[in-house]
Amino acid sequence: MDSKRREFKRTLITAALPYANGAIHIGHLAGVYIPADIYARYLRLQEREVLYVCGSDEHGVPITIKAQQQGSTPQAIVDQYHKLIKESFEKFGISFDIYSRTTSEIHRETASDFFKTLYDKGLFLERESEQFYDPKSNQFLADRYIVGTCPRCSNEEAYGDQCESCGSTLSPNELINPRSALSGVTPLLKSTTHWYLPLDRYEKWLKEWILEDHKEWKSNVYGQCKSWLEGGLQPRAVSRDLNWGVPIPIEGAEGKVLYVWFDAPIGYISNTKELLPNDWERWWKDSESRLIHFIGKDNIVFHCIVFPTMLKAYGDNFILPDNVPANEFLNLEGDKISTSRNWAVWLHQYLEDFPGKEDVLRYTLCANAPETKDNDFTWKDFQTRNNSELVGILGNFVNRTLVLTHKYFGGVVPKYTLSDKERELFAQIIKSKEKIEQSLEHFHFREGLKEAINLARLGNKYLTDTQPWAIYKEDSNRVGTILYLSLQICANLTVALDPFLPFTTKKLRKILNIEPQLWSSFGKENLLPTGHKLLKEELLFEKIEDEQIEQQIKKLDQQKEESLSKVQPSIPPLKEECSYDEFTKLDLRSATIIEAEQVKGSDKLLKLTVDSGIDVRVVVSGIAKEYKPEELIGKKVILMANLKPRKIMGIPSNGMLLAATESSGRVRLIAPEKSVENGSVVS
RNA sequence: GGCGCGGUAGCUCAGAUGGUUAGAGCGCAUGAUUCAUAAUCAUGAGGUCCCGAGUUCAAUUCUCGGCCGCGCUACCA
Repeated sequence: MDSKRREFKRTLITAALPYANGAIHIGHLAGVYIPADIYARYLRLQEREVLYVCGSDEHGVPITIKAQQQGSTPQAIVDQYHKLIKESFEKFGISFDIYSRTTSEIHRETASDFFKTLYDKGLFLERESEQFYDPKSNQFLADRYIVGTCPRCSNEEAYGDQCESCGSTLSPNELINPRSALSGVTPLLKSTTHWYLPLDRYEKWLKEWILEDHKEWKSNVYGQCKSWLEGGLQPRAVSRDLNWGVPIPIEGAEGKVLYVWFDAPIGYISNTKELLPNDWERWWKDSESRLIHFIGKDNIVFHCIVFPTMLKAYGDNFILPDNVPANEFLNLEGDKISTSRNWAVWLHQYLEDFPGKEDVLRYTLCANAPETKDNDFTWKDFQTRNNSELVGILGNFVNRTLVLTHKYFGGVVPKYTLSDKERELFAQIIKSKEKIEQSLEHFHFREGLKEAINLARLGNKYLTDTQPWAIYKEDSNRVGTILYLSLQICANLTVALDPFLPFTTKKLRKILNIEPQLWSSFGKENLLPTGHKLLKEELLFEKIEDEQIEQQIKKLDQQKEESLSKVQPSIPPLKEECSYDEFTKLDLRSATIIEAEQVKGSDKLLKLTVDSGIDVRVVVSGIAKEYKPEELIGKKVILMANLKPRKIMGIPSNGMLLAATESSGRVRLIAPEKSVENGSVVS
């Protein structure tokens, strides 16, 4: 693999574009931005040509919804979050070469050109479909913009894609009494034209490119791609009816914009372009450039299948990703990180709560990064890693070396004579360097960090073994050698840790009074020559006390409670008044279930045969999670008998069983209190 | 339901193209030490490598089936 890697002259690193409707939390950092940053810093130290590109993803429906909810505009929302995200990344030392945004003019041009080129090549499919349209505000409605009554739990505020009350995934045409979230009027079905990227036509090529040529990709990434490719790809719409985004650049496409999944990855290109207007093509179109996408596991399909297909379709020598080291997810205190439940540690808040401790979080998140499986972040672990590893191992080693040097040699690097023990130690430093390189080249960042910290462990052991404080009176020359060597370890640490803990290495370099070193200096015996003057020692890290940790945990609980109390009113409000005549339209009958079986290929559906007194009929009901088929047989229920029949999963369903749904989504069938004969009218 | 990834010491995680005693850090116990932010160093205890079957001289590792966690995806009057 190394021989392959040497063919590349430069590396273009991208980190997933954060969506500009929220802040950055520790899950984003551990999964994407920290690993990518370590990689970028490492390559720069090696003087390899590298670019680290990112920016805010600012289009799409959720942003327009957020704007509407807050009585604001999409532009104001993205301006606000772009600023917040960009600033917190900067303060945290994420070393992007550029952090731009998809609302930039250059992005609009680039994305527009991308669409136009594929369009002119005749690569898109054009399809017409029926979608909800708001006649009053004159626009098509995204699923999220349609509100109505949830068919499952009767929540009147369910969205067209999901009911937040019972959690069901919906499609807009399932909603009872759909209405436009914009104007409140009932939307009409109207036909509209969209363009589709025919992924299916690229299937054969993708299979070869990924399944044959990229067997070295991480197992989670490779497996996910394989799953998609073997399941068969479908054409995917690249346009949407929306007024926020990059307009479709052809005639007759007014009111249509690029679908955000098509738009966003082009941001990698346009941001490179913005940074290097005359030179960007070298990074994207030269076979000697290497493209690496850092993402989370939810993004695998877009970066491994969809975006590469776009690049391939565009042609013009665009390179494809050489690797996509996707990480798994980070949990927080045993629970999934969730923006809507506000269960998260937000970067901008951390920076306020722990000033000067950027590296403590960088360290903890890297040491516990979800590289192979979901991991858990706990504040207790954060405290322990800080106190026992950063303070106890690393900070302490540097401190004891400096204190001793000041005590015995006035803060000047002493003379030395190397014995076998010291030579052995240097050999170990070289070995450690090689291990770190191996780890980082293969995206094993936690292993690399551990190896770097092991250098400090090595130093601590050396000091304890040789005990300079005990032998100074008898043999000050020997003590000089010991401290010379310990100081060289400190200096080597400034290089080894530089990709991981940039704030700390800067501070350490200041104390050691040296300039930043390149990776090639790592392993040298004389980074600090005899006679070099050191500054006074200064603690690299301080202990984190229990109170601070308790405070953070308390803060989390408060956040959670606050967001819960906002969601609380899940008892659906009273519906509008209904006349007796309207009610009597419903033909409700008592009935008995005589047969029940699970619908094949469905989790939630039961196929029930009921005796309604009038006839025996089949009803499909979404209660399989609550009831087992055998316990239902013989049960008395209430049937809505004159409901228009409908096919569900291919099975005709004639009517509906009445059931009550709790706010948790739990369903209970309604039954007569005492046995009644089938067919009795319910009113 | 389909597909994918994972399930290894009290905790957080490495690892093994199948082969003597399965690893690290933290935590715990014992000892050494005092230069250092009561930090450090050494030693030790602690494991049916999720469960079951199969292949094999040999399985924690391979195959199949199951259970659990997570993700993608379908359906859900």
